[in-house]
Amino acid sequence: MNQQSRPESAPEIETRLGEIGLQNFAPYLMNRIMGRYNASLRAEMASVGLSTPKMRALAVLSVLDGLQIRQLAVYAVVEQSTLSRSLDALEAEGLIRRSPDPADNRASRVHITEAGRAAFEAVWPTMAQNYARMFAGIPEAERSAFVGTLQKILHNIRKHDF
Amino acid sequence: MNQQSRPESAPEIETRLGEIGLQNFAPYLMNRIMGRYNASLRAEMASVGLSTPKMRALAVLSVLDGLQIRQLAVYAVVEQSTLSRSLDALEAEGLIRRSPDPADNRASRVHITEAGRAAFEAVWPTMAQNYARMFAGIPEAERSAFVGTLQKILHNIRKHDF
DNA sequence: ATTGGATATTTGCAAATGCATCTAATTCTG
DNA sequence: CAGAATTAGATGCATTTGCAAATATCCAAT
Repeated sequence: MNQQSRPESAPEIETRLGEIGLQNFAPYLMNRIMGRYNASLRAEMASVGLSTPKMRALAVLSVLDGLQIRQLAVYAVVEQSTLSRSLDALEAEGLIRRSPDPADNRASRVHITEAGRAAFEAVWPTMAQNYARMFAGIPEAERSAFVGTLQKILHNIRKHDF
Repeated sequence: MNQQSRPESAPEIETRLGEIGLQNFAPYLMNRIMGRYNASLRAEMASVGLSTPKMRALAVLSVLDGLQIRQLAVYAVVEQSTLSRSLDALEAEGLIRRSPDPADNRASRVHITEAGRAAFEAVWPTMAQNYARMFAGIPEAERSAFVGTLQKILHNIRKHDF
């Protein structure tokens, strides 16, 4: 009846990873999934000369044009110094353009060019296909519940308010 | 009444990323979340001398001991060549041990040592804390539904049957 | 207006990464 | 059972990465 075997005084339960199990540990599953998804995309994008950071930058810019670099780094999930170099490459290829921020001389705004938009549209079907494969056989209601939870989680852990 | 503006013949709808919206695109949200989660963990683990690959290897081994390296690479979501070098480091630090696979002379089995187990247990609270923060305010039913969907997704896209 | 601390971006550099390759061992096939 | 094809793991090497520092600008408080 008593629990003499637990000499702890802290109120919260100190669960071990082994008790949860890898297959039930959400961060683990998400790393597995995104590891595969990103590796797959990277291999497919490499033939078009797009690295992961370059592809992510284009993807975000195709939706949100004119961001500052530091904002783009957050949205695209790329280290700022890495992004800076990726933007150099994208600019040299004519896929993006940096323009001075009219309100802040330290900053630049990043714009996607027509060529950049075309480049992203050329690779988008591959992304869409990978996406479709992820959710194959998962009903719409479950998908949207899933996305809803993801949004809550992002809200819980994000540092920036976007 | 007619749709003269769409000259397509393919049956499937070619949805654009902009139409879905970044905030509703599950792979994007997962990358954002895991980007933050991993960056946060990496910073916290660096002080103990653990890189992401080393930490992941220990985490998996704490649950599944005696794996082959190539299996561990899949479970830990680390490139095999990267893992090979991480195991060198972990072995030099006495946290893991490689032993010959009795059934296959090409392969090794990787075992976590007592010191390795202790090292992982020392960092686990930090991981658990990050995990708790992710799911703060999300009810248990929603959590388990979420994990259920993750398992389906992993099943859809994994290459190996584990 | 001037000074001191924050912020945006770039860049130097050492370390980490991943691809391709190599060796050794295993399995398959005729 | 020989030889070909595959697999496990390690390693060479060029590239990429991320941290830290540098530069330039902005903002707040005196």
